[in-house]
Amino acid sequence: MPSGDKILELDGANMDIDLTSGDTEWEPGRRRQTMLWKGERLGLTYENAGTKSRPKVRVGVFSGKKLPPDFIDELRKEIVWRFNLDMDLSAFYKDVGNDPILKPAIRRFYGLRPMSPNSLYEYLIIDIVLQNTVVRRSVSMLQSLFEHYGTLLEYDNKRLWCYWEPAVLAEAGEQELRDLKVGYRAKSLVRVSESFAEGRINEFDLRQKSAKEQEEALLSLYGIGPASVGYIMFDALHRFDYMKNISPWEQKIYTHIFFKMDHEKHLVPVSKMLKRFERWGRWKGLAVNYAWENIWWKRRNERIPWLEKEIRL
DNA sequence: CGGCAGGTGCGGA
DNA sequence: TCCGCACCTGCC
Repeated sequence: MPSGDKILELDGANMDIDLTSGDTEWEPGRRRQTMLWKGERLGLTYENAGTKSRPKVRVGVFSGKKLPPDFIDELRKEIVWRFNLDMDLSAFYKDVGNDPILKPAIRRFYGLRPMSPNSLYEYLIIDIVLQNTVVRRSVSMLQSLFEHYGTLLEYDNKRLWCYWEPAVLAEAGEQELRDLKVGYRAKSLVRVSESFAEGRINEFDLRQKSAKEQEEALLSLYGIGPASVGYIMFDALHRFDYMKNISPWEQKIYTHIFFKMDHEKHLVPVSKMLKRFERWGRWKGLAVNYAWENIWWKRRNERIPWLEKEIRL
């Protein structure tokens, strides 16, 4: 099938921060991704099995044991949620699709939707290792956690790590984690894991709550602040109108993308940015995301000097 | 070597 | 509410 006919590239991770670590691997037309679901460690493969007009994803499930039909059915529903496959983007395209900034991005990323292949707990772990460091070290920290607490699965001729249950990190304790060079993040990792292990936060309950309640619950977790909440609200809870925090490095990039200015000459204030984004109303988070992905995609083919300076790997 | 990084909690104004 | 500051570690 010609690649131009695909609606889903299935390259999962964002173009910018690719925290590709032990649990997933991509090759053209095929993504492998492990999943810890209802206590089972699964090896999944995702393949494009449709067309632009009739999109379809085929998922292969590898497991050490025979899985009953109702397990598979629940798994299917979970995958549909995580990848946000039921989302209807037509209203978004109709409402803001003629915006000159968004038009080329929508053409390029037609069908793209906020999603996360991970559970909420796993996403929080990723957020914590991303904090206040460079991507290289985040990857190294996550890899180290996999090697000490994860399970190595072999399926489909590959070996990939699978996440651990929250209780495992909760019981590991702060010092043991510090020894893995995660630094002061050890405390956050333990405390967030405890919150899940003790049932004080539950992903499935949280999905049913209002955006405000979700935000409060997430912020109450130790080590989770406005930046992490922003990513989770968007990717994991599919609140694509949530847009509160703009970090300094995002502010620099937005200054170029949305205001066509050099941030070194004039850094546009966050308040002004938020006001500008209001033009996209309930679509603002999604609109910003499309433009964001677009600039990273462009970087693959052409040099963007102002952007290069902002990248730390 | 010091400085600093795709943040956050904390204490004090 | 809004600041300034400390914080593991590793790389520049």
